[in-house]
Amino acid sequence: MSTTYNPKVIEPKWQKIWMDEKAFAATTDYTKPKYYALVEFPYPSGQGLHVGHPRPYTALDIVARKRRMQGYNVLYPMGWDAFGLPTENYAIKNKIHPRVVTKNNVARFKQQLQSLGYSFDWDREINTTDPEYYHWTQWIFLKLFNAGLAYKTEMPINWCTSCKVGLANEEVVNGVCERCGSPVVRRVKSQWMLKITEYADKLIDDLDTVDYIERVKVSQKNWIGRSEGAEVDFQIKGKKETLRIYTTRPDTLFGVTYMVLSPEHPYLDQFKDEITNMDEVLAYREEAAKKSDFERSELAKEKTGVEIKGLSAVNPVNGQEIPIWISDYVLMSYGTGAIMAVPAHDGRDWEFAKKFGLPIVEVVAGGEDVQKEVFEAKTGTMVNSDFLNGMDFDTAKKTMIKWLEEKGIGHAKKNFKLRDWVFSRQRYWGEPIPIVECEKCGFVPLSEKDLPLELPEVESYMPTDTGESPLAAMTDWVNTTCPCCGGPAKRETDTMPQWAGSSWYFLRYTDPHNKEALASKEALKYWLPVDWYNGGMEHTTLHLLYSRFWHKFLYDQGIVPTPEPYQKRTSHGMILGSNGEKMSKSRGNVVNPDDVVNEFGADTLRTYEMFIGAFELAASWSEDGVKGCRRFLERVWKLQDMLTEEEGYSKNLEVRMHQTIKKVTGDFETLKYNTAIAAMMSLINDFYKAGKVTKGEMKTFLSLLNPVAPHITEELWQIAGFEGRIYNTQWPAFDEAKTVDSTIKLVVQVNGKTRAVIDAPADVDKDMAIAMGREAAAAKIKGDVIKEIYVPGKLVNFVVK
RNA sequence: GCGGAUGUGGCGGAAUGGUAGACGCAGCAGACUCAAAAUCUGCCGGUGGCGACAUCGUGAGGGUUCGAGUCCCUCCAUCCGCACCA
Repeated sequence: MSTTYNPKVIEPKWQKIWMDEKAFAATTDYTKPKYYALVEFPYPSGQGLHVGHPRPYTALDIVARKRRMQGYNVLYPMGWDAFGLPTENYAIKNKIHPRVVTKNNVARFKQQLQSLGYSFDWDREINTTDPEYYHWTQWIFLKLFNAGLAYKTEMPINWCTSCKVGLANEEVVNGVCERCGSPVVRRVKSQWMLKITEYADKLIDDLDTVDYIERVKVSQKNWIGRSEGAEVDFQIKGKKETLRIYTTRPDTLFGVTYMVLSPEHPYLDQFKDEITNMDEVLAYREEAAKKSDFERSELAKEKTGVEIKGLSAVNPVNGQEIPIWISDYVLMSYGTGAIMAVPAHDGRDWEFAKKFGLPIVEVVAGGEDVQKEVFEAKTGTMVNSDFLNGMDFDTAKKTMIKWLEEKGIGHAKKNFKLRDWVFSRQRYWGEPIPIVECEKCGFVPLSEKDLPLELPEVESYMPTDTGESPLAAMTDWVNTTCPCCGGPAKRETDTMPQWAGSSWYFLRYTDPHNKEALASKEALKYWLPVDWYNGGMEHTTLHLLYSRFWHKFLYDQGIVPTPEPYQKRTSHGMILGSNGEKMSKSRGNVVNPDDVVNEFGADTLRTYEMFIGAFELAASWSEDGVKGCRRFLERVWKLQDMLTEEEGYSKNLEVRMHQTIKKVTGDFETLKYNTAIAAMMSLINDFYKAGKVTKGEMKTFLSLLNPVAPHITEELWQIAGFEGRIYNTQWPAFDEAKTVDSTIKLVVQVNGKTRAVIDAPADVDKDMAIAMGREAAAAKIKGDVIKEIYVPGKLVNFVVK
């Protein structure tokens, strides 16, 4: 009789054995086929691990373990994305150095992850706050700077009033700070910027070369927001200056009835002497300036604006004089800050024209009356448009662009919603930016040999209301000499944002202890690209986009061998509380993974999180569900009492065995962990019905389950006296021919309704099936059979009139 | 407004256009037990019928098909992004 299943004993036992045997170390034998599986490294927060973490980690642990059993050299690493605000805030509040806070949090996280039995290669653990690591973060920054992709500029930034720090656009959500929820205001500050816009085209186009789930591709494309149109110069009447606008609809130029400038457009000042209602215009501009961008769009249900009197424009296609307005529905930050308005074919222009009684001229036929309803579709035929008349959208657009280019008054132009990346943070706990400002030489990069530029010890990490980083108070550190001329210079006191360290961490894992380079050429060539990267949807337009950008830059610099970092990207759904709401302390629905491991064991937690539902969808926690998985593992445990001496599979279970291997093998690849586990539950029910399990069945079953529940399967493998360790046995093979039963269930339908299910030989032919079906459903076939449908091996359907 | 997703028993969820509800949870019954728990076995969408069975049933309404949860059209609801991007 078996002992009790006791995960508290067997789980630590096997974790220690794996560690001692270096079971999951990726080797440097670059002749073996490789597999690089990656999950997003966590931010080691003070709260410790959340039950959300194990979902993706277990999913790719399954893939990694399976790949090892299939003979691959697998890299499945883990590390810490440890710079960041919460640590700094905690340090300020409790007067503990952020380094110490980080060290403690990392220790806790690591212990928690290890208690879950992940097959991470801990020899390759990295930490973004380690100077040996950020040495190379800074090195990449220097490369970016030297390539002209990092620049400092005065610009209005999103300033979080509580964190006292500048935020990237991506970090502002609904006008408040993504992290703390405090209001975000505009502040003009000199900021380091990275020219991610330089890579906008490639970041979109190369999505076609990678295997990302569709919604990730779609959101990246939308975020980058490429649009293709034209810039057109409109003459200002009676002046030599022209007004440049951007439009995606140059085909509708004949329908322009007015122009609109953004309230911040420089022409307002430039032509202030000509504008006869300047008071009104300035008042409007002031009103607009008061609103934040957020309010401006939020409150913009009703269009507002003021006509600029004394100034007008000339439509280059027909010489018509048209009025110029200002309105805050035109943004200075996009295109040229000025638009041509075509109210007949643009919803916003239409609303504006209706409100202010401006003319609406139809130039694309195909809609309803444009005086009553806007027609925006890119279908229909051009009318009222001189040389464009009769053309469709595409032809008209091309023809017009060509015409504009020939006349020298316009040209094709692409625009993006994507903005450059604000790369400065006025904070202590981040990577120092390795730049000094010299009175004579301007911004001078440190030389590579002076890296890493270590974060100095400061007395206070308190951010300041002036917007200076706490580093600014460290005059000894700030005052330095210029690497270029040797004269007096000041160090940059802003630090990098949290996204810096995570933009390249997957490269470091390939060669984490290299002191000469961020990683060796050989390691990069062998391991890249990452074969499978799983992470949260919330990182789609932040981390994922940033890291693709850095990688593409490094590729152009000849540092990495692939144009894309990740071959495949998937995303997991959130784990919600048992009430279906997001877990949070205030809702009181938080589940601590440590408690689950304590009460049920790591294998149960792993199994449950994989069984909980479709991997990509959110799922609610259920204590009863956890118990069910524990019960399943108890049944697995007791298989040892049913084990016979027979090798191979029992005759009656042979097909089931092959079917299950096929199902599990396939489902582990397609994120369908829940159905894979269901198949294994079914199989174990069959063993119980049979009252026994053969050695062959046991070996296969344990091997299939091992990636999900590694401890119990390893223990049972040992108890059964099977050779070696299960982690390095071979993944079970199936024989396609043996996945098919010798008899089939033949469905007999009459008019599409199932009337009988009969056993038939698997190789039943059409005539035989029809004959059998007729007999089985004879009572239901009332009338003439006008048609017989036969689906081989599946069903017969009699169509009766 | 635009984009993406989701909608199936009491619950979580399964179903290459071919028996809807696999697997699990909860529930019910039986076995074991002095008893309970645990475990094992069986039942488990609604309605009607003792029953074989009949009939309805995958958010709503149409359509295609011998056959639709699945494909097409029109809606509705919920969730998540983006949001005056010209």
